[in-house]
Amino acid sequence: MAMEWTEETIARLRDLWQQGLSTAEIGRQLSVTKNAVVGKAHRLGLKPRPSPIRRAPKGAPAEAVADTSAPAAVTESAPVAPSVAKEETVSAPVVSRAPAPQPEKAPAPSTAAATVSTATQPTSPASAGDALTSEPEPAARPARSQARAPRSALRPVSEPRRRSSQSCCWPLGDPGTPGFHFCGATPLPGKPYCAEHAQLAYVKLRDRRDNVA
DNA sequence: CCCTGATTCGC
DNA sequence: GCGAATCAGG
Repeated sequence: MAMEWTEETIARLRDLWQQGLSTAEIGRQLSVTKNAVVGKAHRLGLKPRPSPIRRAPKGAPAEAVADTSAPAAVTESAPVAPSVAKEETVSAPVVSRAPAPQPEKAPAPSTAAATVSTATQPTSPASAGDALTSEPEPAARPARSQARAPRSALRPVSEPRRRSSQSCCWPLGDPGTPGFHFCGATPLPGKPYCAEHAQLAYVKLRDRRDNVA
């Protein structure tokens, strides 16, 4: 069969689409091809995104092609100022409580990391994945990334520059509910999170000077 | 070449 | 309805 396209998938498609993510990116996150994404989006009727091209079907008057330089990734972030890098009290993400507080089995991406070291292996907030029993964890994506790179096979060597995800894995919204999604912003090199969320995920060790020596 | 989205058309 | 194939611009 082709694809489920359940209410939830469609909801996620809509959401990601609205976030301005590229079709390919959405496809990766939804585990479908960009074609599927485009096709579905087209059928759904949503599609006011800037297109890189304007196909001239017939005698359509060539409209001015809007800018398409950077439609995807980070359209809303940027407010993150380095000045805050002092006491990351890491309160839950403004949008949800899923990521941060879960000391039970899922050490928060902040405090827990601090106890160990300079945050080498941060526990991803994706621990939410445990809670959401229906979402493909971000961790599942790397496999896709490799799989979806046919040309990579032609290259025996070459370092896959995208070791971690191409998009921030920080969960936003309530897992299991329509609208839930991962941040999707451009992550820091080697990190699964964007600059903004990396600050929440990685806590500096320097500030815990009141214990240990 | 890479990326992007758009459309077509067999299924 | 679905999405691979194909097209086409940056």
